[in-house]
Amino acid sequence: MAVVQSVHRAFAILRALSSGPLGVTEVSQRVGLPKSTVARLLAALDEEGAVRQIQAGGRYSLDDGLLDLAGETTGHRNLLAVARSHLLDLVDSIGETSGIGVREDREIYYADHVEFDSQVQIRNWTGEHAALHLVPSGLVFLAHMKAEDVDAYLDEPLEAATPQSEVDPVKIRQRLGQIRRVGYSWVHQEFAEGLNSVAAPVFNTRGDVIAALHVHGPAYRFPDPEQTHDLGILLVAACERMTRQLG
Amino acid sequence: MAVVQSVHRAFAILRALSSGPLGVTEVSQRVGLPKSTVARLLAALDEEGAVRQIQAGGRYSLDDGLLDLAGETTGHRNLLAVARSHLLDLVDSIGETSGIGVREDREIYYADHVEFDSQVQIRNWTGEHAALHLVPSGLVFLAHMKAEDVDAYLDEPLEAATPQSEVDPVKIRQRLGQIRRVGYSWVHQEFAEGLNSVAAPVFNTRGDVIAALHVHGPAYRFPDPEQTHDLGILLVAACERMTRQLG
DNA sequence: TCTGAGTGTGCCACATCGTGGAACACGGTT
DNA sequence: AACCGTGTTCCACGATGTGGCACACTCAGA
Repeated sequence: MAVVQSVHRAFAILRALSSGPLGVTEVSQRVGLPKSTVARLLAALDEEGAVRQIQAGGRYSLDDGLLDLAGETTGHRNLLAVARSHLLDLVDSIGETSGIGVREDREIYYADHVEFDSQVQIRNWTGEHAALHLVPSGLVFLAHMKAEDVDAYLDEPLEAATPQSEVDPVKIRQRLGQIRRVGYSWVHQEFAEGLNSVAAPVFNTRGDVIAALHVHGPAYRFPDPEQTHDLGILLVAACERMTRQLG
Repeated sequence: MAVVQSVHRAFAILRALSSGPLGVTEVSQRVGLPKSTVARLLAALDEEGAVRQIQAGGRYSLDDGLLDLAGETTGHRNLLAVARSHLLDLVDSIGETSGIGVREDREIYYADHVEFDSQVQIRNWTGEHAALHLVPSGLVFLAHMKAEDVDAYLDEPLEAATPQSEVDPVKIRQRLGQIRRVGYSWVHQEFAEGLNSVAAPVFNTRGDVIAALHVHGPAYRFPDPEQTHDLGILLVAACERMTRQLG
């Protein structure tokens, strides 16, 4: 497939400017394009907020538009970088695969994970989405959501994923109350047959839930029924440490 | 001037992806373009490292390419943000315009300034360049540069800017030794007639000079000859505080 | 296993859009 | 006033980007 020449040229100009402000003629010389071509591409980048002219008729520099675009990526990467060590700790202490999810509207998006045992195949969820009510990370978000937002979520039809899926709004509300009390959330084979999972919330300095860490494993060995509370507390503790680190 | 449609389309796609990973069809729907057009633009952005496909035949997300471009901007802005309060302090304590310069090859680039007195017109140097040997910020960089890099700089022809400009490499070397001893650098009307300036270095954690703060004023009132040392120490102290803040 | 749906990919005729040479306006210097 | 070098604008032209369409692939359901 032919590539889009103008996009490559625009990026060449952005790279030239990443070393500092330059005039049209200077950029033209560095990227090997006629001045009128460079001027037109700079005008387009200016409209997108990626560059700005320092003064009328003068040099151009990179502007905040790129930061605005990259900002989501930066914040996201910082979150994942911080989470990594906590996910590793959870794998070490619990002995099952761990992961981190963030909310995207009515779904959890699994952003990263640390595997425990690649000999026994556990599906890699990173990159996947799941409806909030079907997974413990999602329930954790719902449990700390504004009442009106919870109402809005539960007013929409809730699909089941397995015969065990809980889709009754009344029972879900009760469940959310319990999650708020104990601090963690368990889901047993409600999202996928043979899969159990526990999650807890990571807060920001304002008290909003920004992510959830979870551990999941095959139902035949996870969890030991005598350990569900202790495992939940391990998740809560890991999330509290991560919350403090981010604060 | 007609704008470059492809560049605007590429940015529309990047904005769509800033909310999270999306497939070609999803991006197509959000930006209102045919799938083949979106696919081709995504391929171009992929080649630039701005986006990446999460898995073969799957969804796209923003990638580090934007961060790499914006990174220079971020680092630069952090430096200027930190510098601001120190420049304000210098203006308060010295009563002349202050500024910050960073090195670009053989030149100082004046990145920001804080004005003291806009009633008396002092030229705004922000956005300008000056040869290292002509200004105190540049001499500060030279003073802390590797000997071989100083040799390379002094081996090139040195232009004068005023009759007072020092361009004799032997005398410049002597001067650099003195700057290292006292920690600051004075320049009297060597860059511009009627303009005097003093600068000191800001270091990073490795001991490299990353910026220089300076104060400049009109020669008729700045500096008081009895105060040149004390003023230099003020610059050094401000730079030491900034160095600690950045560490 | 087969079928259908929806995805991302690749092809190609077409014409729109991006190109780049040239002229212009402007500011600074001599 | 003349010159130089800058950024800006115009426009003829054809190369490139477009978008419709077919295809390959994957997944879910029967």
